[in-house]
Amino acid sequence: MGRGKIEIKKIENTSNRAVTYAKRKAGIFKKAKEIAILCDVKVSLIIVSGSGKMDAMCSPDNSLSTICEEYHKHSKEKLWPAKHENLHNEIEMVKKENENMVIELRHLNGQDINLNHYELIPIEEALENGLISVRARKAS
Amino acid sequence: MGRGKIEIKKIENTSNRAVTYAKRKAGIFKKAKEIAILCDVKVSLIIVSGSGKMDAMCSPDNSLSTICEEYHKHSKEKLWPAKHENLHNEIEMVKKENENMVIELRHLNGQDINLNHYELIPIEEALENGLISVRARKAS
DNA sequence: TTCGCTATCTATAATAG
DNA sequence: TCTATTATAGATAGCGA
Repeated sequence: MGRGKIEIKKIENTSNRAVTYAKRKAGIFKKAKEIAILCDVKVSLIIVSGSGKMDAMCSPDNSLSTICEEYHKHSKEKLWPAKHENLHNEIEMVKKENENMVIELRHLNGQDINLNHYELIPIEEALENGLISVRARKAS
Repeated sequence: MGRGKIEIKKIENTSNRAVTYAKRKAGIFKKAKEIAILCDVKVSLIIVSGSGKMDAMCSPDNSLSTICEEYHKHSKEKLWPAKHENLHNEIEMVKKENENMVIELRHLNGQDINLNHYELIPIEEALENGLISVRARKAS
């Protein structure tokens, strides 16, 4: 559509590419709004340019969030696996630390029945040292 | 574009609406692919029809997930508030527990210099009790 | 619903300022 | 870089099968 037809491949000339981008972006956003209204459908459109600028739209009375939820209903692909994975991993790590400390505290309370004589020695020492420190501080 | 121009408002006739939807959907997906290639940009397009069917596309070498991540970099709106919120809350809770145990362990090691006399008493007792238990176990 | 057709409308490539 | 212009390519509304 224009003075000549163009091949669909990356426009190498930077300024031509920028001009075409501006025009086509306006065009596609217009189309997206039109189809949303004419056909009463939910539309989400996000474009991120090479320079990192983003434009997004979605159909009236919707949010991208809503539309992403719809996406999840229909697709196996999860939109945020990485993010969730990371959060899950973080939880696991902190829980692991937690567990270790629970065990240590139990030991210091003399609550673990499965320890043998040799395992009890460092615990006894820790308690003795702790007691010394605490008494020293109380006295000061 | 067509035998007559149409006003941009919902097409009430159901079959006309369906036909227009099919045509325009094809058109907009084509445009989306073209701009992605021509201008080397990331595009995500999701359309959910009234009857609940969904179509989605995104630019080559990208995933919707990637593009959603980009969206998050640029927008205040979170696309998946609930899920993330829950995970964050869980992390906070576990971290809080963690912190409490770290403090308790420090106290039992006599490491906290900001405690007063009265705060030290229960710690001393805990240590004494722990020591009694551990020694009892060692002896058994 | 889904083609095919085509007159028309729209988007836009090329260009100039 | 934007903006405006315009000739053309492309999209599509209305119809018919």
